[in-house]
Amino acid sequence: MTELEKGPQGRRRGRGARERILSASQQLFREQGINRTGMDQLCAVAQVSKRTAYQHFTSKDELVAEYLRRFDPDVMPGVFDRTDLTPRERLLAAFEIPASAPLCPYIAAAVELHDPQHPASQYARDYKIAIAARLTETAREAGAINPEQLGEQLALLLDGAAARTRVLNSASFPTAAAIAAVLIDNAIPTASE
Amino acid sequence: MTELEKGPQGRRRGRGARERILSASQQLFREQGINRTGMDQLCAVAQVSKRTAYQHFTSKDELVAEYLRRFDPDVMPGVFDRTDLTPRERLLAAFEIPASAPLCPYIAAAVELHDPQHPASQYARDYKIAIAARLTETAREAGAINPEQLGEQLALLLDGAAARTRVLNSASFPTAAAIAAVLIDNAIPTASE
DNA sequence: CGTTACGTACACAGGTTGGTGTATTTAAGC
DNA sequence: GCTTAAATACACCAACCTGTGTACGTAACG
Repeated sequence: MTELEKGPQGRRRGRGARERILSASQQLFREQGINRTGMDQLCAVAQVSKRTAYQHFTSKDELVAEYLRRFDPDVMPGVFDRTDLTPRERLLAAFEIPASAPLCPYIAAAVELHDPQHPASQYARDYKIAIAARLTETAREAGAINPEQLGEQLALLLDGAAARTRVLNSASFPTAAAIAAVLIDNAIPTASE
Repeated sequence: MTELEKGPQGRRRGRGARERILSASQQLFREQGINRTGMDQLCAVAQVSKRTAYQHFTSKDELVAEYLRRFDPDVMPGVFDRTDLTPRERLLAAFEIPASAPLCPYIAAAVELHDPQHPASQYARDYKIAIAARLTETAREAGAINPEQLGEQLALLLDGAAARTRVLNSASFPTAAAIAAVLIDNAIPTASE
């Protein structure tokens, strides 16, 4: 176990340059935005020489794409897997964002890159669709009459809350949660009716 | 009427350089984004020398702010003034966006500028608040039980639809309209109940 | 006419950006 | 010790950005 980690070629020095670069991206892109973050600054934060950064990622665009791809497993971390909740509760749990929150970088990326062809924009779309699909699936489990519709509606609420929080600087997720509750109640035939 | 228009000092030549600059801003900022539009290109489109541009606007930031301020009267043009509609119908009419649509530049600006202190970000907030206020007011006219809540909820729907349209390239306003209908029905005690 | 004020054309400063070239250092494996 | 490969430091490039300085043109007024 003399070698700490084995990279593509078998060796490693400073404990994962790639990881540090992506970690710095995550931090800086979120704090300052993508376009306002230069590669010089990013490499300084990552404590990586610019040369090595460009050996791991052929361009900044590729780095941005990888940065976005990294979120897929992270966001909505344990919302849909919580077996201790009913499907209905799981749908509502999606709106309990802890204020500090990741605050969906996909919208920001789509706006900043401004090119629907950009691979990162593709990832953004894929992710949005995936979220809607999961909501739809859970809505179906919860017994919704029209799960696709409810899933799409809840996804729209999440995006609305994220966008509004961004512009207004005031948390809009409680409002979204309130709407979600109404929609869910309307879409799921309760036993009491 | 020899002088076509009288400007600050009394004279005018090419029929409103200021107008052409703002018009070009509107076009280019929307098409390419703010940061990706240079002053050179903007002046070329506006058919205005760069020198004069900087005589009308001391900086690009000021131009951006003015560009955003210009929308206040434009957006939601005749939605709240349509006396031929009931308040309830007016609330729903806000979601009938003609697809091509202006597609709210405020979210984009807030993301691109990325500085809540920027005057343009201020305008964005003001506008969002104004829209919510108008919705609230109309909700009150419509007899909603909690007009503030309904107004805020509908505003969130508008933002959600705008953001989602931006990311997905597919119109989300019908979905938002469907949600709005549910919310309105739930918030306004109908005579038939 | 001359004055006045706006407009133009064009170069240029000063800065930042993404990205590279080069020579050097460090560590691992034989 | 030698080789190999990754990482480093650092200078550098070309492109682009916002913004300015300068000299010239041109229209409306007296």
